[in-house]
Amino acid sequence: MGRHSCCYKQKLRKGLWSPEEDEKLVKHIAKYGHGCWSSVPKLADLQRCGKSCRLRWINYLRPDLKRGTFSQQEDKLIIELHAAVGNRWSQIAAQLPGRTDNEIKNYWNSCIKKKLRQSGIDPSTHRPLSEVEGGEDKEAMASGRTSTSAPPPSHTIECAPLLQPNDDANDVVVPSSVSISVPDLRCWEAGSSSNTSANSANSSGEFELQISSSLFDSSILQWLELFPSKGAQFHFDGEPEDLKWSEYLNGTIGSDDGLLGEIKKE
DNA sequence: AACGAGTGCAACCGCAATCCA
DNA sequence: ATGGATTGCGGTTGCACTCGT
Repeated sequence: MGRHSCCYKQKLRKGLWSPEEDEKLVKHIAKYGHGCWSSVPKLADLQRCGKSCRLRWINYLRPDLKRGTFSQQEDKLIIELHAAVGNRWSQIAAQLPGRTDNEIKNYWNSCIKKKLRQSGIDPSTHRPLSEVEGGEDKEAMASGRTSTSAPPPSHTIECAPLLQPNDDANDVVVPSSVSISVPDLRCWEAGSSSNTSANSANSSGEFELQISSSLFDSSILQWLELFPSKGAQFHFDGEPEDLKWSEYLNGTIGSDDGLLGEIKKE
């Protein structure tokens, strides 16, 4: 646990990477792959810890990185995903090809927060500032990582243009709407929403989430996984279908027996 | 030109999760 | 089952740059 042991070793460089170091790392990974990160510095002749090498590769040197400014489409998607999952930057980055969690986190903190505030929206809760003024520490509430008991403040999403059905699922009959009732989530806020797909707590305290069909690809399952409940009920076009996350997330995703398969049977 | 405040970004830190002997 | 090693993640820091005075 804790800090990687290699970081205690002497003579390890810290701070900005030099072009020479970058070149060594790129050449090494191009030739051998990263394999075990802890062995990379030694094999690549770098005075860095493996953790530092990994970070440098993931956030800066990876060839598939899309650098440059974020598009409006990306902005919108980041905001929507943040509303759904909170500060789970890696989850958000997974939906934005070529972007890293670090990049999105920095962009959120430096630009999007400001934009939302200027638009009168609280960036933590995604609700009008007038509604949240004088409330508790919204920043802390938005922290998804350390607060499994304090889920994201809003869970409403709308159609995200980047999330299209997979090509290999073209023959799938997708229901026009899917809602999910998740038990034991009374602590989750079920407030009103300005978005099109509202979520609300029903009389039994279950949490219902409406998902637009345009979001219905395998990527949606990644954030469905975020729900802590072990059991939930799906409603395809209003018809109930009992399923458990665990059944889904243990190999049935994308298979004919999985969710898409279930839908296909309709 | 000099200085300080503000800003953006790369990198570090510390923790939790996971792997594996 | 256990504990050390390793990976992954989100929060935070520090530095370089820009801009206004």
